[in-house]
Amino acid sequence: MATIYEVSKLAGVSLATVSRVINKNSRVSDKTRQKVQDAMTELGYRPNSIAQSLASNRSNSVGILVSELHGPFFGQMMAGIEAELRAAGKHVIITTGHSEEDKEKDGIEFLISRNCDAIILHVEAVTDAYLIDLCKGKMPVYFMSRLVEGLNENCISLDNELGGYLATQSVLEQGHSAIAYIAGPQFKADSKDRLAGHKRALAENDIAFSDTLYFEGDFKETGGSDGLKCFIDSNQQFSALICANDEMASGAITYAREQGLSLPKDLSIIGFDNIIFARHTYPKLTTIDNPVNLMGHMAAKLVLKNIYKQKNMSIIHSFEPTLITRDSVINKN
Amino acid sequence: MATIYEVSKLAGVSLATVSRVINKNSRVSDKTRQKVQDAMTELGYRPNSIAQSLASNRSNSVGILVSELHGPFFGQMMAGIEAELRAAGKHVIITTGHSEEDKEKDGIEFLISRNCDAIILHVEAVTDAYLIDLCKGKMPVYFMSRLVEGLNENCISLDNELGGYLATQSVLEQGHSAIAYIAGPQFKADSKDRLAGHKRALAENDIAFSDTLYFEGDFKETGGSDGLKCFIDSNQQFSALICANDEMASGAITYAREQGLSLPKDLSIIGFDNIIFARHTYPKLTTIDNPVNLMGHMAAKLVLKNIYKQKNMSIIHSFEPTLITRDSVINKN
DNA sequence: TGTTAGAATTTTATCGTTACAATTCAAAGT
DNA sequence: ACTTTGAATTGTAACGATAAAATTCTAACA
Repeated sequence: MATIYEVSKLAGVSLATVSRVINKNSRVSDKTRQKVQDAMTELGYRPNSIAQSLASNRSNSVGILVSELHGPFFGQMMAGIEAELRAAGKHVIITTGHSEEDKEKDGIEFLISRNCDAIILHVEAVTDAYLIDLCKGKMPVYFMSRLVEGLNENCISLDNELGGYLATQSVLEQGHSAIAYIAGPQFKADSKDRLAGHKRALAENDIAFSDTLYFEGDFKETGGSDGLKCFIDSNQQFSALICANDEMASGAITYAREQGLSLPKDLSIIGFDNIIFARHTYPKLTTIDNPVNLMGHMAAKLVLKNIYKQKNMSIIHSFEPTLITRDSVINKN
Repeated sequence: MATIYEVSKLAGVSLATVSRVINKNSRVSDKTRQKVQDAMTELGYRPNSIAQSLASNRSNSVGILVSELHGPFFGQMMAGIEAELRAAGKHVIITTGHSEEDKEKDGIEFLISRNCDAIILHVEAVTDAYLIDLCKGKMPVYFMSRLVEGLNENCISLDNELGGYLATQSVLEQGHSAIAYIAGPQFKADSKDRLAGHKRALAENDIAFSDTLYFEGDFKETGGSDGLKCFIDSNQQFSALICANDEMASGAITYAREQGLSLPKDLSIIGFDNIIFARHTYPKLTTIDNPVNLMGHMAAKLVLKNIYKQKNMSIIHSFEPTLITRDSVINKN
C-alpha cells in the first residue's frame, strides 16, 4: 500500500502538504491540491488510519458498552448511535457488560485501552461512585439511559419514574385497582425508577402497594412467566399486571395463556419500552414508549459536539416516555 | 499516560525488554520481569494500542458488517462473534450495510480503511463477483451465512435450501397441500435457497408450485402482513402459510388475527430462524432453527485460527437447520 | 582458566502519519 | 525597487510501540 511519502514524491511536494490535502482543513493552492489528488488516485493511496491516530492522538472511534448485543432494546440503541456516528466518519467499537459489575469494568478497561476518543456506556451493575471516579480520568465518558449524579451534562436519559407512573396511572384509569407488578432487577437504576413511578401513582390514588403483588424479575421473558406464576400460585386476586419491560410482559402473556386465561378479559397486561415486537403479541401489547433509538442518536450527537467539535448540534439530555395504547389492557369502567 | 519509555527507565532496562514483558512470548528472566511489572503498576502503565498496531502492523480488531444492528437475527450473530473474539482479547468494529449494494461496499471500504486484521461480512446486496475480487486483496475476508463460490474455506453457512425443504416437508406431513409461501427478497441468497428448498419439497410430493400463492416479502413484519393480505384479497384457498423468516411469520399472524382467523385452526403458519420471540407469538411459532449464534462463534474461531494462529480450533463450515415444532401448525390428517 | 553456546538484554531502525516551527513566495504598499 | 504581510509550503521532530540485529551475560565444559 502506498504511503504518504510516495504520494508526496510523485506529486513533487512535501509530506506536510499531502497531509494538509488529506485533512482539508488548512489551505493549499488549487494547483497543488490537484497535483496531490492526482498522485493519490494514481497510486491508489489510502491513508493509514493507525498512523493517523498515533500522530494526531485521535482514533476517530467511539467505544460503546451495552449489556447485550442481542435484544431489541440494545439493538435500537446501537443502531441509533452507529447511524449518527458513521455518518460523521467515526466508527464504533462495541463490547458488552452483561449487567455484571466485573464484566462492565472489564469492558470499560478494554475500551479505554483501545484509545477511543470517547466512550458511551450503558452500564447497570457498576456504582455511581465508580462512574464519577471514572469521569475524572482522561477519557471522556457519556452515559446512555442512566442519570449519574453531578454528571448530568454527560447523560442522555429517560424519565423512567414518569414512565412507571404513566403505566400505572393508565391502568388505574381503566378501572383496575388490584394491580400486580413485575419489576426489573432492582440494582438497575431504570428498574428502581420505574417502580418508584408505579408507587407514586398508587399513592396518588390511595391504593396501598402490596408486597405480595410484587415480583422482581430479570427483564427477560422468564421474569414475566416466573412472576405471574408466583402470583397465581399464591392465589392472589388482581385484574392487571404491569411489567417493567416488554420482554417480561410477553413472557407473562405466554404463561397466562398456558394457564388458560383469556386475555385481556381475565388479565390486563402492560409493558415498557415499546420494542418492535410489542405490536405482535396477542393481544397487542399496551406499553410505554422508550425512544431509545432517538436517545442513541442523541448520545452520538453529544459526542460529535463535545469531542469532535461539530457545530449545530442541539442536545436534549432528558427524554420523556409516552403511553402507547394497544389491546392488552381492558376497560373495567 | 506513562509510556514504555518511562517504564524502561524506572525499571532500569531497555525499551525492548519492556516490550517483551508486555508480549509474553519471548523469554525474560524472572527478576527482570518482576522489575518491569513493578514499574508498570507503579506508573499505571497501559500499552498504547495504536502505537502497538502501527509498529506490529496488526490492529487486533476484526471488522464486522451486518445488515442491521437491531433485529434478533443480527443480534444473535454479533453476540456470538463478539463473545468469542472478546475472550481472545480482540475487538470488533461493527458497521452496517442495510442490504443495499452501495452501503455494503461503503461499509467494507470503511472497515478496510480502519486497518482491521480481518473482516467478517454478512452481505446480501453485493454480487459474488465483487466478493471474489475483494478476496484477492490484502484484507482477509470471511463470510457469514453466505456461500461464495470457490471461497468455501472462508464461509460459515447454513444449508438454507434444506431449511426451506424441512419447513415445507413438515407442513406437508401434517396433511396440508394448499400451501402459500412468503419469501424474502430474492436478491438475497438465503431467500432464494429457502425458496428452492420449498419447491423441491413440493415437487417431491407432486404438488405444483403456484405463482398465486407466492409473495416476495421484505423479511420484516410488514412482509408477512402484506403477503397474507395479498393472498386473502385474491380469494386464494390455502390451509398453510410458510414464511421465510420469523418476523414475517409474526406479521402474518397478527394480520391473520386482525382478519378474524382463528389460528392455527383456520391457518397454519411456519417461520424460519427461530428467533427468541418465536416462542411468544400466539400460537407459539413452529419454525426452523437457524443456529446463528453458534455460527457467529464459528466465524470468530475461523478468524482466530487463520489470522491469529490460535491452535485447537476445529471449524465447522456448514450448519444444518432443524425443525422446531410448536403450536402454529395443525395436523389435518 | 579459557571457550563457547545459549539465554538475556540492548541498540537502532522503522511503522505512516501529524504538528509545529521555519522558510519561501507573491502581491500589495510605500 | 524595497519592505511588509499573509498565504503556501517545507523540514523535521514527535507519536509509542515492535522487530531484527548486535551485544552482553551466564554458566557449563574442556
